[in-house]
Amino acid sequence: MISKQEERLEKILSILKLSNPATVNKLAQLIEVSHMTIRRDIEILEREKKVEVFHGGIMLPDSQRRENWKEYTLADATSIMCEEKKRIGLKAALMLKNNDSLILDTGSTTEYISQSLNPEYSLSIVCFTLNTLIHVSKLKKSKIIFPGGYFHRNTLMFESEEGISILKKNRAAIAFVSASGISLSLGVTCSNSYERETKKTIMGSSMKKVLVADSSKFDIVHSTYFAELQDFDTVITDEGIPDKYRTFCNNNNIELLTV
Amino acid sequence: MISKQEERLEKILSILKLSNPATVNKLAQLIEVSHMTIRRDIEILEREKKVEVFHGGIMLPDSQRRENWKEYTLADATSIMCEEKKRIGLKAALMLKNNDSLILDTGSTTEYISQSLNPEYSLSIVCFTLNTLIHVSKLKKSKIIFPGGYFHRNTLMFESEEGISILKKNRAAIAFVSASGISLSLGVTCSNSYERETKKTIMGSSMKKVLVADSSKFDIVHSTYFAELQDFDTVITDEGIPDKYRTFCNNNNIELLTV
DNA sequence: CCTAAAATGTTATTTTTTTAACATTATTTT
DNA sequence: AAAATAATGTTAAAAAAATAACATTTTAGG
Repeated sequence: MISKQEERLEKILSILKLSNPATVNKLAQLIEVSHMTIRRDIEILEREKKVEVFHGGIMLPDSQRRENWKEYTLADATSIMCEEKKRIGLKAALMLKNNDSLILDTGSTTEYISQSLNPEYSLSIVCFTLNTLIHVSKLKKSKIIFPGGYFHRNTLMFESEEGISILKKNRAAIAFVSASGISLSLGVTCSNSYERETKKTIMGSSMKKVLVADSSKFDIVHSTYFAELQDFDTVITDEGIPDKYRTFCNNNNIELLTV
Repeated sequence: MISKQEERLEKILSILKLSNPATVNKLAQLIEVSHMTIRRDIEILEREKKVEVFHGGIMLPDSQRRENWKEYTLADATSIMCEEKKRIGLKAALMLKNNDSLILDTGSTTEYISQSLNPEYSLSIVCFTLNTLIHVSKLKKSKIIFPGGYFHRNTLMFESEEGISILKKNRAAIAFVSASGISLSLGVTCSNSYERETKKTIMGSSMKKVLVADSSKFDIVHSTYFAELQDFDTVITDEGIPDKYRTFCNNNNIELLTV
């Protein structure tokens, strides 16, 4: 059971998030209670350090107010293999030429690709995660296709049956596919089962299939299998991969690019 | 040569950076001039949009603190009817209670709704524009459904056949619908034909249909017709609407909320 | 259903801020 | 240096907000 007062306190905070600071009278009008009620509510919020009060109004303290850009990105400068991922992303982006069509998979490496795309090109881009969308949406000359669906907060990915059928309708010259595990014997894997269908679909919709993964993913197996290594035409990774993968790529006609 | 006034303006800004907001009297004391001098300085800073003034003090505007999220937003503090839209958005958000399901249409007004949603609530949110997605994706307790498709840069909207069928599968308690024109004789209209199908669908998928539009949209007609005014249960707008719409809402049992 | 307590609203008073008009002090121009 | 102008200060009145005291409504418990 949530009291009316608690409800008001929430409302006050959400109003403040939108327009900070706010006057007592404005709050009273919006919430449709008397200014005294607001004042008494504010007293509580002030004691809890949720707001700061001054003559003329109240506001959120600095700590509550910061916009958090990090919320929709996986590519964190402090994350592991960050420099390698950046280089891989750039190498991938440089494979493209004007008027190319591409599909971007999930993950932080593909986010670096999306950051490195040439804004002067007219690309046709299919992606389905928020972190890549943020970047590609700024490419004014490119066409964006985003098969939507249900949001998965851990990967920032959207996925649905209908999204899959949009993917099936849109072919691309290149698909950049990520993986969280790569093994010669157990194939290419990812962590979330909901990714499987999407990954298989984009591999079926694209001419050239490029695996982008830093060397920490090699000799690792995760739960969800979605492809064999030889299903890819190209692998972009960093110098740190075991030699057997170099040999394997050579023998299987897979282009191996290390950056 | 730097004038005394310019020096004070700098001082005011640097004081604000340290403690935001500040009262006029505090500034006057610190800078050791009369409160009138500070007031006149503030007038200049306000015209230059360097500070925001309110009864009781001044503060740095949000724009000075917020990161570069402007690229994927339609809600611009300098846009027309901005204050009205904010109030409308807030009023709309306050209609919701915990565990509600809602659909957010395109536009800047709905963006203000998305900004005002209570992060403590577990909502089920359907939206299809990037500007609203940016905000709702931060609501950790809410479920997000984003029917994707082809990106329309002018409205930041995604739209496709498959998106429509996701919309049809997802019902909501409330749909917040925007419009660019509202007329008694010619109905409710929007500017882009690709919006029509989506708007009609969300109106068909929701129990309560709420039209959100500031008063500048009334007595205006745009190219694409998608509903009659009486198709809505509630209209949220500002005080500036013509009286005939008040009468019409009264006679047709439409709840009219002016903020 | 009634009563006591709590919550909210109303009103008048006090305090603070804002505004405006004019006085004073600085600065520039001639 | 005097006059003109601009900048700043002073003061009083107006407006807005805060406070306090009390009235009313709502809620919880018996």
